[in-house]
Amino acid sequence: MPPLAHQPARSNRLGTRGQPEESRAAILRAAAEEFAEHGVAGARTDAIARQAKVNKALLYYYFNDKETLYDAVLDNAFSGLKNVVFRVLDSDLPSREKLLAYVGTYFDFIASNHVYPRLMQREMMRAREGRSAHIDRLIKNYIQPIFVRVGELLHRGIEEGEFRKVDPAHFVPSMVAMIVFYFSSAPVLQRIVGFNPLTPERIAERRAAVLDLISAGLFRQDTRAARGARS
Amino acid sequence: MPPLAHQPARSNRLGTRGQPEESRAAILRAAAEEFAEHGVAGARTDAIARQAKVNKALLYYYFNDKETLYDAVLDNAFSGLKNVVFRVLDSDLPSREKLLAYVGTYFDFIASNHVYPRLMQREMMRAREGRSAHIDRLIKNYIQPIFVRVGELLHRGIEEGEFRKVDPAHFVPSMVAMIVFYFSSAPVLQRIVGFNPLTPERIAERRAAVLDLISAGLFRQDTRAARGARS
DNA sequence: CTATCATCTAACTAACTGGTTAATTAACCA
DNA sequence: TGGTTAATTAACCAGTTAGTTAGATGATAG
Repeated sequence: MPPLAHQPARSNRLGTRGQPEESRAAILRAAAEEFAEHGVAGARTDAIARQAKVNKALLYYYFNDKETLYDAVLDNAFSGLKNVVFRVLDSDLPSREKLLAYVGTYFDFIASNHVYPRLMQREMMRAREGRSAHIDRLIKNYIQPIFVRVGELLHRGIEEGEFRKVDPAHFVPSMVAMIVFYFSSAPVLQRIVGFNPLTPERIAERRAAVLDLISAGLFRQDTRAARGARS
Repeated sequence: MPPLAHQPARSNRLGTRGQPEESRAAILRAAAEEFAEHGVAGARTDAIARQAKVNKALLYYYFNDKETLYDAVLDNAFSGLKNVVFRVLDSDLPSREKLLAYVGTYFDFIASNHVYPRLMQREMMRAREGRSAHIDRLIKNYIQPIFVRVGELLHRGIEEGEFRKVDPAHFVPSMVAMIVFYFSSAPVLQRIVGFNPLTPERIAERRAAVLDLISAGLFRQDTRAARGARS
């Protein structure tokens, strides 16, 4: 995909030779939304085509079938997450700061596009059904690497006496849960608490709450370094 | 649905061929599994009928349509949760103990049948799409009452100085997240950590980890009562 | 012993949905 | 200029699926 910034070529209408990259991107965007909203089974290819303003056959021209299109959507999402998160994990912050930065970055990524949490949550549950190679690929390429690195970070913090002795195999999923669950269950939450959980203010509130709970639940308070948890 | 606890299959009054209550129950059981596995859209009525060993038309005899059947399944699940959880919330334990008992009970219920977490997680995400009255009913009847009571419990604990000053609107979802997410994402988790997260030992481990994190994140440590978190 | 009613089924249909095909349009190139 | 190819579409098809129907079955009341 060459970075052609072509604004000219007023393809006033849908010609035949329009802008391939844009069509492709439009399909991906529409598909992400549709998959996030209805799941793979519930997603309608016609609906994706309509929303992308493209003929349905074009989906099958760029992607072979529904499943492949879904794959592409997931790759998009998870690779984005991995990128931002690894930038933090590769830095050389001290344990506490790095852990908080990791959580904050994870949170911000999920919050940046409400399609992500819904997509992830759905994918988490899908692993049992279609145990096609595609889920394993996702895990191997994106999820597991992150998990391993955060696990190491936790171990280091524990050794340093900065963190309480927690089991990473449980603590990591707990962190993910607090972040992803909030967004994926936002519609229900809205009806329970009465307000919209997805306004910027509420999201900021949530961010603080998550960081606070993790700090309180993970950091030792009797250690030399007595700095409060701040991000 | 009258609370008839009849094990004596001798359906004395039910005069017909076969056993109606058992068929009905079989359908509900099969449907719960199918819905949990594939979601409403992905669930196949034929598959439900086959698994319940009844004719498909019988689904429509007892329940009017797929959606109604789904409703019944959800009612079953959520009312069960509400029952066990309220038994704890209605007790007169001190704040800390009650909170831990609540979490433990919630956890045990979810862990008792792996259909529950998957069902709940799915339902959480469904609220936006079909905003039919049935989701509102679920929330009003089961989810919100629990939420309100736990919120009150948190407020009380905070006032008493037993709990840190947390926002119930965020803390309650966090607790749910840690419990439900673990089970609903078990298939993925299994491939990440390498072991089966649903063995009794691992579940017990998870239970302890959740209680520990919540204790450490919620309880004040400088208060008079210095008992360790035990359930 | 028969009419009744709840229970249950085989067979069917109408609508939908993923995926295909053949044709069309424009850019590029030789 | 004309052929090759990438991009795009309208129309279509075959398989699937939720839901229906017309009737069977048998326990029970009368």
